[in-house]
Amino acid sequence: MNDKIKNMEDFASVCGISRPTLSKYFNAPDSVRKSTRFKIEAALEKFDYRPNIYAINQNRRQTKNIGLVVPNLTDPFFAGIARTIEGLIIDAGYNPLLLSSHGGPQQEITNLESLRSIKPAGVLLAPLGRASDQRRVNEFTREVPTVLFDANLDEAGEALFGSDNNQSIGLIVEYLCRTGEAPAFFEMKNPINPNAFKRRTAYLAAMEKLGREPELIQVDGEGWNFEEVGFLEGGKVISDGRLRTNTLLCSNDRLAIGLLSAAFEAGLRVGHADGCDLRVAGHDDHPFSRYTCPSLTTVSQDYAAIGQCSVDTIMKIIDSNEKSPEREVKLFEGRLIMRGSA
Amino acid sequence: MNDKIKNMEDFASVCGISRPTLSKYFNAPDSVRKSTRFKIEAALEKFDYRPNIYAINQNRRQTKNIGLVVPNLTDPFFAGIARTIEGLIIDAGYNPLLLSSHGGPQQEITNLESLRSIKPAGVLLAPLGRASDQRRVNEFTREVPTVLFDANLDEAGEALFGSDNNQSIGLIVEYLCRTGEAPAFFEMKNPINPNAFKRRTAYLAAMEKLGREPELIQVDGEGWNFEEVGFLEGGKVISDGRLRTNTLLCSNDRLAIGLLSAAFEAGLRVGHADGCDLRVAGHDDHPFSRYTCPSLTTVSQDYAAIGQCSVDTIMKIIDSNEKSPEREVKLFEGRLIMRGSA
DNA sequence: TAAAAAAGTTTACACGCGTAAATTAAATAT
DNA sequence: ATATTTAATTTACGCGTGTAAACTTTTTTA
Repeated sequence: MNDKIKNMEDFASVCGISRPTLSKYFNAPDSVRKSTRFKIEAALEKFDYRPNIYAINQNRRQTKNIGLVVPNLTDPFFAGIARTIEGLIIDAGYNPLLLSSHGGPQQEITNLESLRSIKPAGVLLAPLGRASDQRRVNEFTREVPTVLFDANLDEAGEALFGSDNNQSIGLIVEYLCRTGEAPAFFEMKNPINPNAFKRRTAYLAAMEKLGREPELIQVDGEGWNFEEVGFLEGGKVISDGRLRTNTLLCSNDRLAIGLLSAAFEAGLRVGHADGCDLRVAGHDDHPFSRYTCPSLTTVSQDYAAIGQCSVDTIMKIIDSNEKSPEREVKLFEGRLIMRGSA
Repeated sequence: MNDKIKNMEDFASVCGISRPTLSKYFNAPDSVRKSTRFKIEAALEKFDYRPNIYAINQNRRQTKNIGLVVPNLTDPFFAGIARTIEGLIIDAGYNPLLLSSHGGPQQEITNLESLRSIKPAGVLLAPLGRASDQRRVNEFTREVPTVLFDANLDEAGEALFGSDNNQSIGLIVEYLCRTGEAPAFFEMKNPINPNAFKRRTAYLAAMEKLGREPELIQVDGEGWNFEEVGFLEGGKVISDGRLRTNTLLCSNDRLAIGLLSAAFEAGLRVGHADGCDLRVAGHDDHPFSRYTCPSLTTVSQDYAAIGQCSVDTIMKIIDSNEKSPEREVKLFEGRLIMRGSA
């Protein structure tokens, strides 16, 4: 009991079991007879042996690793969905490897490259979208089974699960029009985040459908500091007095959070109550949008379903060991979250 | 050129170089003659060979992996510091593996266990603190070179780098006392987050030093939903009228964010300007605290320094290949961030 | 209880690399 | 040009596992 157990060979002998059987046990504990399983598990209590993961992965046809790449982990929205998916991957008996692209296409490629050397069984990728290095991402998805989620990338990956921006933006535009003035759409001129263009288009379509005149307010600003952009540029929009409506729909909640802050500093009263100067709505149901002042009316994405579908699909692909004949695309509906701001 | 390159042997032959030399190159490109390096790099352009990471790690005495464990990635504060440290680890030529404990001690142990099978050269751990399974964390740090950051754990790890809560809380207490009424301390009765107790103690000490009567407002609430606790319980505190002062110092910014939201809904004017009903301050300089209404006065932690020190130290330990004789503890000073709320 | 099926054992090879020692070739210094 | 240093090659072994085939033992079924 004193002598160190260095490998499966050693451990096999203290178990009184052969090494190949032990190997079977570690790959599927139920594939060995109950009596031998007990012997092994008893020995595991006494000795702290654990199989060398590098030796395992060198010899397996497939690793049990699944890559999980999100555009930006410092955005609580993505941190939340990443956590959800991590759990689902673990439940499926796989090992999630979480990587953040930090908002940059270069980092996104770096992440995929480093995943490649880990030889993952599959990858779940929430791409940067428009900012992505499309060619190289495509190249990757051709070699490694990949499911996209959150944002699309033309023809990349085996499947895509995301939100139906047409539906969700349509929903909130309809709500805003029904309960007050028609909204202008507040966004960045050159947005870097995924789905931004889809939402713009969805807004235009929704307004047209309702017979309202659309108004795009496209502000300057770079990168992922959405709150800052919302604050600075939103402040300008407010003080310029160039607003033709009292209702603003922001392309995402983080812009709205900044905008609310600017409105507050300008002394504007935001909300749908009598005597308010401005209505502001967002999109995503960001974790903090409940606690803005006033609380933010928004649309929540069904990312429980998005995550579940993504994991189920990558598992199916891994198990069947073949690329699916056609690329599945499924967009989930958003839910209107009515709060104080609009 | 058509035949697949399966291993270093194959690649060596297309390079016109021996395998051991190639191995040397991959471990240190500058350790081979320039002329051969060019030959290798030319071949790398033509063929897409990359060394098998599992075979490498099986044979190296040490991997190039460094574990990075934070208490909760969905908290943007930790997401930010994690990102910073990730970058430093990469700069040092190592491979960061980011894991989140999701606020739970069980997950923290799971993370350490799964790191152990990856045989990391070192680990940077921001422990849950009071909630941690101290015994098992200690056990881990005895076997794997570990540096703690952000929060302490008795005698665990080779070093600790964090914030000097005494200094930072002292700073803001002094500021609040100097510019208005003395603050009460708003916190959770049974806080789960690291450093909470230290801050409570620091508040009491600071008040005593200034000859003021301390007042602890300890509210109910579980888990990491600090905004919710701040909102619900802060709302009660406000409506109960049991406040003896108009100034509240929150144990962290996320509580303050919830509290500000509650104050807003209660119609209270928060800030230091004339005619305000309440002053609210926080701690951490949370990424969103700039955009609260009003913007939040707080204390920022020097986590650039904390991260740099942590990485430098783990590198030193790894290079010297020996545990340091004594446990280094270094606490960095916070900086007062004066904004609108107090 | 005998036959059939299932599980375990033995043996052997493969995986793709690190690494050490002895030898040879190339670059640099004298 | 020779001596010296430096770099590359050859050879050989080891790492800790997966896995296949042939064989033996145990369990289950008839």
